[in-house]
Amino acid sequence: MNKAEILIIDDEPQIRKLLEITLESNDYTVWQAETGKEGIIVAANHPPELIILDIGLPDKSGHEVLKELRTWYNKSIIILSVLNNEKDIVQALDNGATDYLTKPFRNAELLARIRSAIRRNETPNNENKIVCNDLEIDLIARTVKKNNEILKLTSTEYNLLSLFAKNEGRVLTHQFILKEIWGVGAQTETQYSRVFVGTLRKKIEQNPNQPKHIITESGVGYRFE
Amino acid sequence: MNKAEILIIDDEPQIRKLLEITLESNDYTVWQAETGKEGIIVAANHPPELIILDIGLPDKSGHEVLKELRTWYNKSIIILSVLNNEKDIVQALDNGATDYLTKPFRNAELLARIRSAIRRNETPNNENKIVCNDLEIDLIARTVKKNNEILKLTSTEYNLLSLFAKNEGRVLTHQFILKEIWGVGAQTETQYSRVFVGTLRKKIEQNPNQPKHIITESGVGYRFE
DNA sequence: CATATTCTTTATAAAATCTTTACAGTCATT
DNA sequence: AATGACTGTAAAGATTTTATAAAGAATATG
Repeated sequence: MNKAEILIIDDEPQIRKLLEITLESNDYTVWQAETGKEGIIVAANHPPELIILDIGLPDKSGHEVLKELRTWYNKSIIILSVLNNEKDIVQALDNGATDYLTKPFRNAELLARIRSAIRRNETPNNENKIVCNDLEIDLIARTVKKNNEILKLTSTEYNLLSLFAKNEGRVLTHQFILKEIWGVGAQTETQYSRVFVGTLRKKIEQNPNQPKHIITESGVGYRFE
Repeated sequence: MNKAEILIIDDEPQIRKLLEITLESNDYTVWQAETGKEGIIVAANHPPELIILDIGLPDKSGHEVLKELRTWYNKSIIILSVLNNEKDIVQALDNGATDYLTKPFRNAELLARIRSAIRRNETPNNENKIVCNDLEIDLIARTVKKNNEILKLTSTEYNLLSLFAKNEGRVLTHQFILKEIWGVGAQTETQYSRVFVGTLRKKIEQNPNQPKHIITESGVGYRFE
């Protein structure tokens, strides 16, 4: 389900083991490093969704590791520490830590803070595109390109096309299409979809007489390829 | 220096006063609300950079306020609570809280967590200038140049144009535009955006009758190219 | 306080889109 | 080949959406 990757940088084996068990049982993929140096190398070779960084490391202070990571790593870093020391907390947060938790920590809280931190990684312009040969449907931008040129579609045409695209390869019945686009009251108006499939084909097909994208399934509905 | 706006939603006057003094002496502008309802209204009319929300409010649970805010408010929300209760913490974080602090809190830590939360509001692609063919929008200076000549735009015109520019290539719905520029209370006033798109086109388009920058997506909204 | 500027609101014409009707073509079955 | 159910296309109205001007309200400016 999740499979987000998390890197643990901590020198205490028992903490690593505890985190590993907790995180893996919550469907995260766990990477581990014992020292700051090793952590930076692992993170560089395989940038994870989230780093859990212990502040008390043997080779160099966690603060230094944090600073070094932050020169290039933009995603979330949660600090773990035995120190409930205000100065440390402030320093870590000001160096770009996403959150600061003191040991011993509560499992459910840690998991919730991890979810929150990962949620924040997601950029708002998360690309969500459907590509089909010459057609490219951008569900976020609400645009459709044919051979890299933006097509001018009306609102209903776009809605219909995106419904098709989201169900690529599947036969959509007239009833289903009418219900999704025109609402439950329009399920008998099969003419609607005919008209709009017609205008769509004119716009998206190379040859509207031999449609390659919107295929007629006679007696049933249409299928998008 | 800062002048970022923070909204405090808390029913205890002494906490509000304490926060007000702390925050204002750190160059934040502080807004206050005593109840959840009032807080939502203030936030809607004047979206702040950050909301500090007490979980124990007289009129409705802070959890409900949080959920309601999160239907449209994307920036950071820090929860304050006397409850150091794991269930509450998990619930708040999973409902979209950015952070959860228990009272009594330490001032320097709160300030550091506020800085961290505000820092994360900033989008990663916070470029200062947006260039589009003949148009150049300077988001810091709040100026717009067309063929290297500064255009005289009103405040609302500029806000609208920069909203478009920040979402280049994406269809923005009327609702979204109205919410962003005029606030959540104006989402039915589609005429506002029409009027201002009209004045903007007169200023930025080579030929306002055949707009190349602000494209109408009939029935949906506009798209900036 | 007067003036200028900007914003909001209303009115209306124009444009775009949607719905509906009409009819012709297709295909399987008899 | 005739029938009938299904499909495709064009086009006329109906409706919705948009553009623009302009008047009144609010706000800023000196």
